[in-house]
Amino acid sequence: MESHLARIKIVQKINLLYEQLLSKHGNPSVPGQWQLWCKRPKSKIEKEIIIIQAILTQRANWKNVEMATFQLKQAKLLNIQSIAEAQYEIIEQLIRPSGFYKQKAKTLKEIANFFISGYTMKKSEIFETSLLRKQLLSINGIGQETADDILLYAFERPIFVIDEYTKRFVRRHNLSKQFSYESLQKLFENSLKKDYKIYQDYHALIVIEMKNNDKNRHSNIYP
DNA sequence: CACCAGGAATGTA
DNA sequence: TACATTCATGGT
Repeated sequence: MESHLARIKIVQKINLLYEQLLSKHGNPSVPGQWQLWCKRPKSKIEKEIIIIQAILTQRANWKNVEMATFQLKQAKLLNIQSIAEAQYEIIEQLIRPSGFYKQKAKTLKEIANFFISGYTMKKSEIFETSLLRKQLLSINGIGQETADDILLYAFERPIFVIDEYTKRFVRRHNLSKQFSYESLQKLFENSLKKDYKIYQDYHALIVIEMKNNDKNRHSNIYP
């Protein structure tokens, strides 16, 4: 049981940390890894690429995700329609650099079929966020983080993404004692203005910051 | 050569 | 609920 005052202080801290990260690293929508994901507004094809990359990036180094993305693009399969039509084996070989290629190929096919069979990208736009999330989660190979990546970055819904970097960020700044996905998601969503633009940039900045922290960890006491 | 990277599903206790 | 294991590649 934490006091009301303690909660207010955490809220302020989370907002302050955002400002600090922003001034330290700048806006993530400029050149760099997050250029596409944080771009606003996005075209239809850009949203499709993000959906594809959200699958590819599962437990994978981003460099390898870029390699897989590049190969899909070369094969003209970097879009939902083409993936729905392509054979598993073709996709498997193209995305191989991102690892877990058999599982990811199946997931890509499933989500591609989901978005073209009755649920076009356009129709998805009017779906209730919680309903869309449930439908994404029902697809094999899509868990909470990937579903939320898609909701936040492709469909621009105000859903905060929780990943390993975010958990370490919370631990590092002592923002919570609970680390379940739901509790951390509530922590950020209840502390910030409900604005998908802030959620997008904040999550990107956390990843940038924590990666940066990894690089020069020599006098680091954090996990 | 060992270990890790922007997870998820499944099984166990 | 909380862990352990499996899936698999390319980097360091």
